[in-house]
Amino acid sequence: MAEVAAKAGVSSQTVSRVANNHDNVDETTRAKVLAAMQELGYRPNTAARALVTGKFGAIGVVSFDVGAHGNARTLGAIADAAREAGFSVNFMGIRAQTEAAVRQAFRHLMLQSVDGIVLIESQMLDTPSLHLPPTMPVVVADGDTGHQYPNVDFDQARGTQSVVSHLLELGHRTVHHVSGPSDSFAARRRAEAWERTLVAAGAPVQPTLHGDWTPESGYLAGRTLAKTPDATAVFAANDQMALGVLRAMHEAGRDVPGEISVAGFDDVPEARFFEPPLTTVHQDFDAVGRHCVTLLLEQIERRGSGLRRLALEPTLVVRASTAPPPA
Amino acid sequence: MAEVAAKAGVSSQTVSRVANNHDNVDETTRAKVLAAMQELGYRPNTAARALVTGKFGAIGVVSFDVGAHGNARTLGAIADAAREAGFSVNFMGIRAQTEAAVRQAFRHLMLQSVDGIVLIESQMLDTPSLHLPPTMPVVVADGDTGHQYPNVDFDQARGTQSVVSHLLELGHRTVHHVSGPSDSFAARRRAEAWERTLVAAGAPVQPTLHGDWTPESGYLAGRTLAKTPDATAVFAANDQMALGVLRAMHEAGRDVPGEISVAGFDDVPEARFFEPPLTTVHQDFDAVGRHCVTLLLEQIERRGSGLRRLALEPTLVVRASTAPPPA
DNA sequence: TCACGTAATGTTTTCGTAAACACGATGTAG
DNA sequence: CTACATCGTGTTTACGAAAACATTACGTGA
Repeated sequence: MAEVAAKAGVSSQTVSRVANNHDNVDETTRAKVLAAMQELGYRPNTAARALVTGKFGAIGVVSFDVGAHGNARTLGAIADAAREAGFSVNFMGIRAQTEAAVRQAFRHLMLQSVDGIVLIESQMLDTPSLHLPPTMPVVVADGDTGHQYPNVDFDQARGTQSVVSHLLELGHRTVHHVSGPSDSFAARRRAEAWERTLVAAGAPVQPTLHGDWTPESGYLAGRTLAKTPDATAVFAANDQMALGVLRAMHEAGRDVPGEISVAGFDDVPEARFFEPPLTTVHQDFDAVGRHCVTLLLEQIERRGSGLRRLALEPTLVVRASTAPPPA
Repeated sequence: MAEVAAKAGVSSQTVSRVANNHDNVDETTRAKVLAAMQELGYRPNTAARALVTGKFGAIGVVSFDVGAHGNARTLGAIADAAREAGFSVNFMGIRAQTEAAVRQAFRHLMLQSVDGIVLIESQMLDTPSLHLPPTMPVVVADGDTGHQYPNVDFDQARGTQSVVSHLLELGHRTVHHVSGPSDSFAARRRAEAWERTLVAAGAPVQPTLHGDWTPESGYLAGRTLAKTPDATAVFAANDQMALGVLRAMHEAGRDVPGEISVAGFDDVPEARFFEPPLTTVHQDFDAVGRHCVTLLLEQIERRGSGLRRLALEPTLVVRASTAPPPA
């Protein structure tokens, strides 16, 4: 910076003003400084800038299992939105949903100095020992709605209700459910909404089959369901498990949707190419990511907005895997 | 830091030594300092540390399309490995494979000050205008092998050869290919290896059907193949396109694998639950991510290793989607 | 016994930038 | 025509930590 200042024949402070786009610089001077910057290949030093401003121009993202389609998409959208806002993204993956892992991730991010944190798919927030400083802006995607942080998520209840109702309206007596892991809020809310919808419709509630989001777990549940004669409709809590159910049905020689209907949740890009194409609930993960960044930036810039919870509307996508029950 | 020093009755420099785990500190003093740190909730300031050391404790990851399973998994593994090494990950997603986008990403990372960069799935590196400073350590995953940077990738040729040979050995006269986008090196190498394998076996080479990694593109290619009477074996350059091919075959009433065999590449978690379960080539993305970090850290720490290119071995996974051709 | 190495700690300086403050030139209102 | 705001710019200082250098207290070998 000193070199640039010397070359342009101005003080370093003027260079700083040009670098930060302040408006109280004469156009002629600005041009000279910019030319000198160009020539010397000047790049401002983030560390020094962060040191003096206390801002880092970075947001932290803590996510579980980026291998999962939804999380990966959300992360991608966050990164895009952050870049557009001039922020970089400090990513931390977490393998285990343990308090220790989450705490370590937070500590790491605190050390790495970010201006705010987005947390994807976690239910560990209420643990008091997490010690997030109260001044640290946080937004939660796909998490508990019970805690104190702003939240962006899909309306899981509405989405679930739309699939389950769709199946009931087709004439199914009831709908079986293959749930996600019980430590996931999304999974819990989908299971609750499934049950509520059945009860509201006066349909009998069969015991839930517990999965863990993986196709394997859906396959195991599907094998059980294939042996259940009066099962005519299945709602799996995500598309991967629905795929496992489909596979189990094929192996058992049960026709989908002739004998049994199967529906999923997420609408992954592959869903419409499954055999048969899967009826599911579409979620716009890009929108989630964008909204997370918006809410986070509002907090960072202290424009405290009243908008603390955002529920996006998922939409039912009916394909060939659901049909009326056999006569 | 000054507060900690005061509380512990030592100088700030001693606090610094304790914080950095230097060994020339008396155990008694160290304990006092640690206690003071604990009590005051002291957290070292990364910005200040980076300013004085010139190191940032961060690596940048530039990736295309984190929605793609392989890229997401690689990113996750990089993040894990980086964290274990005490580095954080600065993630930049890129939508378009344009020179401008890549350059912007690099510039952003330079500004954000990282110690090194991992580039996933890019072929823009040879563009001279990218201006990466020669001192910036870079590792490329899944990219061109022709440029000057260390590289970690799967042996695409071996993997491809193993599937294509598998199909030929089953008795197919030749194998059709649904390729990935031509601006992807992985896609190009798979296409080249496919052709070489056919030529080496004396099998006729049919024109490639061009896809873009998406199931949609595989579906379109599949519709064409379904109308090609003498097509008995298809090798799709990834599993998603293979899924599209399967769908097209189902819709056309062509039995897989009875009439036509289909194979993919990647072995995504869903592949064994496709209908029929997909023969494909398994790739260990976690290993790629780990090795990227290893190579990058070697550069960062100036332990220049002779090991500049790493080719991991993919393995053929034979499932039910491939069989001998109809008699 | 004395010179000198060494371990533990303190003092000063440095990193690159932006904020705070200061200053002169110009414009403007009373 | 004078007092006073405003604009463009320069000077000084602060940010928090670590490197470089200084100092003290010991121990040890010739």
